[in-house]
Amino acid sequence: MQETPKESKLAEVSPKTRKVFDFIESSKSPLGAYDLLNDQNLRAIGFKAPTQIYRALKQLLDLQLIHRVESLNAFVACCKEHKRGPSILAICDSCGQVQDIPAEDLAAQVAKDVRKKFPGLKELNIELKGVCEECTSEGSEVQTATAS
Amino acid sequence: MQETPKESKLAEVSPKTRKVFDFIESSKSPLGAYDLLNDQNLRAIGFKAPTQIYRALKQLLDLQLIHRVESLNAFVACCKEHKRGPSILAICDSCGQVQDIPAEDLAAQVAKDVRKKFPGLKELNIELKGVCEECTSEGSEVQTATAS
DNA sequence: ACTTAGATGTAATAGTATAACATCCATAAA
DNA sequence: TTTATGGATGTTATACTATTACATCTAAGT
Repeated sequence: MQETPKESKLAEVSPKTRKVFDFIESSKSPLGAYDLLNDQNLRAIGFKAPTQIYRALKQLLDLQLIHRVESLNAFVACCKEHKRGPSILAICDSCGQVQDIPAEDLAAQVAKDVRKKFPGLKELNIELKGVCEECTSEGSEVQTATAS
Repeated sequence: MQETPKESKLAEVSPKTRKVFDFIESSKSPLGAYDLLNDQNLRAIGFKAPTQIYRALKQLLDLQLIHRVESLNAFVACCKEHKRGPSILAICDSCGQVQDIPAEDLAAQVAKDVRKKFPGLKELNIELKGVCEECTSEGSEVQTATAS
């Protein structure tokens, strides 16, 4: 019987924080703090103010259970329970889903490329926008994208 | 006598938009919309509301004269007047300055890496955080970082 | 002159995030 | 047992970021 890293991390957090994670993990698309507070039923379980949501989000970020999608002001679950390290967030403009793609090799190359100009590298955030594989296939048959 | 790409682009914009660019370009650190509106003297030259700033910023983004730094909600000038293509924004946590590092090769590798899972790649945003070369050197002699 | 389109002006509001302080509760020291 | 301490949680207010909607102006074409 072995506990996954994810489960062991989640064991450390309060039930409410856990609930925030559950919502983020089960959502197909990234959720913003106010999505969680208002649209999901987090108010029903005792969250009354944004601060509380942000506190929970901070814990989850610190535990590396979620990523912040900077360009969307929203949050997604880390897809790979067992993986450490950097990843690419690929955001589909059509369906809104975000893929969390592991990117160890890439991160290594970035570090190498910028080593001279930026030796104290600590965090790496890579975000892509475009159309995912599924929407690309659909797009050849049916137009599904929202108007812009 | 040859006009730089930057100059030819700037020739297309209104004097106010030009002024916004000038402020961003001459700033050592990224500027937010409200920095421009309030702290700089853009109010003095006729900007009265955020909308106006955002309109100018949108033009400059469209012309690729500036980058938006997603993780800071702020804007920096594109450093290489003559370069197209993707770059890395390296943000120094110590001095706040941002380096705009060309990254053609890296972008190519990203595109390659995600091609299968994300064939419709359109935009690439790479942001780094850490400590720049200058602050790293200083740090070995004097502690300059702000408390965290 | 008329009209259209694009730029600019203005007010209001929506959306995102944090600061500051109060309260509760578990643990440990007295 | 009482008291103190620290950490988590609750609550209010506010700061910061961005957009919507609509008004006005101006230049170009008819």
